[in-house]
Amino acid sequence: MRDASGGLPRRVGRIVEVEAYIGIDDRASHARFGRTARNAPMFGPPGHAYVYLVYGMYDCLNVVTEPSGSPAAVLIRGVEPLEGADAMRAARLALAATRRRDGRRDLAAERERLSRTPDARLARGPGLVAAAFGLVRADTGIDLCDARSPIRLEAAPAREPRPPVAATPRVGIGHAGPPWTEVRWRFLVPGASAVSGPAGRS
DNA sequence: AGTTGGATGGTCT
DNA sequence: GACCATCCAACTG
Repeated sequence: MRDASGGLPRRVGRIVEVEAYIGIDDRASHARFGRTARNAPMFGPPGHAYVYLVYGMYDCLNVVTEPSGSPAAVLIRGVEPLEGADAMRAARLALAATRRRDGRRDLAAERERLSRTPDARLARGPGLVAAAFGLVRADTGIDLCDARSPIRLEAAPAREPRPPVAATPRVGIGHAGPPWTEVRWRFLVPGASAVSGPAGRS
């Protein structure tokens, strides 16, 4: 994943954790209610961004994955920074600045905390992925496969060996009930430092 | 290392 | 009016 915001430095990261949400029958998916104003992008063309707000606080980035009419998306849950870690810190700080409601939040303290946050934790977890790359709901619709887009997906360098991938149940969807809570549609690179969850569980 | 609770607002019944 | 595809601080062991 790579951004191309006019001002350097660019931000580049390696996706190490994702979750799949497929079809109208998937009771964990936003598409479970059929097509609505919010989830309409999931019914759109593949390769585009679907960014939504969870828990009133955090935006999350999805990549639409199936042809138009067939709702599916992959949630990006963990990204290992390769370039521009400081730009990611800056993006997270900027977001915190927009959020301080009544000055309770001390921005200097947040800046200090971010400076002590290791690179590998800057985009660990879906809310942090969007924050680190400065993505918000308004970015929904961006073509992530177009090289001219401000943020895009790239294939890993051909020279790199393909890492092992583990499959586990998805996170935070207890409400969906079986079999959706059991199906192993969370995919991660075991041992990668930007995998989310307690102790980066696999 | 694991658990708990608060922040916060859009979406859907 | 309930329910979240979350994160973090502040605990406990």
